[in-house]
Amino acid sequence: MANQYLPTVFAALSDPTRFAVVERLCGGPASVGQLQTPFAMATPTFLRHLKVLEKAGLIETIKRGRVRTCTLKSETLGFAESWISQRRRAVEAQLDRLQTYLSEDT
Amino acid sequence: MANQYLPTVFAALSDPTRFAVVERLCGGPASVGQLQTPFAMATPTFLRHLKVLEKAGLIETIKRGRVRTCTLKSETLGFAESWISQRRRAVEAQLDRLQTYLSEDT
DNA sequence: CTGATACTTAGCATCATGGCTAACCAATAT
DNA sequence: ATATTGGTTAGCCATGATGCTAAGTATCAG
Repeated sequence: MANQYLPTVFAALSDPTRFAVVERLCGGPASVGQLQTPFAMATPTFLRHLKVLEKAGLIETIKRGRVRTCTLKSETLGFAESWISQRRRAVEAQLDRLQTYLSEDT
Repeated sequence: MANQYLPTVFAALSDPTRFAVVERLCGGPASVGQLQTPFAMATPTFLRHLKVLEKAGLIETIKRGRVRTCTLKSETLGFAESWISQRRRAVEAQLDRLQTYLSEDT
């Protein structure tokens, strides 16, 4: 899983509908139909959103009978999380160094 | 800073150019020109990327003389980080409960 | 076997995004 | 005073994302 891949993950999270789906799936797996109900949106449109999430590796789906069930993948979330975390800490370390420098010859 | 706001942040990070700019700014502030050099891209185009990052709250810019300097905002990174972190932990807790349940009557 | 349910595929309209050039303004450097 | 540098604004074009409808497939219920 290279960093090259992360913009795709962020792109998947950049749409309000998909964002909401991710939040919903934190509570546990759900079928396409269950996920769709809150949204005033045609099914094919909604399904494409799910495919975007799947391609980004944020969800996994399995079809049993005629029902497709979706699950969040915590590894991908973890990957994004640690990238952001590292950058944030780098910036904060930067800031610390600056403050140290400024207070050096007070 | 509401959750409603996060898709905008993720959208800003979803473009490879902007993603790279963020990585670059972890090493410290830089001017528009300095940031641009690695990219084979017209200045106006590049500038629009910076504006997207700024609107998303990921960077701050100050113009002194004719040079505009850009800095990463760690608070925004932190906000995104903690959102992801919470979701990831929720999913993992879910998984744990499931495993506990499955092993209950072994 | 027939109808309903739960997706799925295909194809189209519209608008946002990301790229460009041309032309401009303001601050420096000569 | 003039030229150069660093950024900015305006406007155009191509592509891709998001929405739709219409029609199809596969399962499940009766």
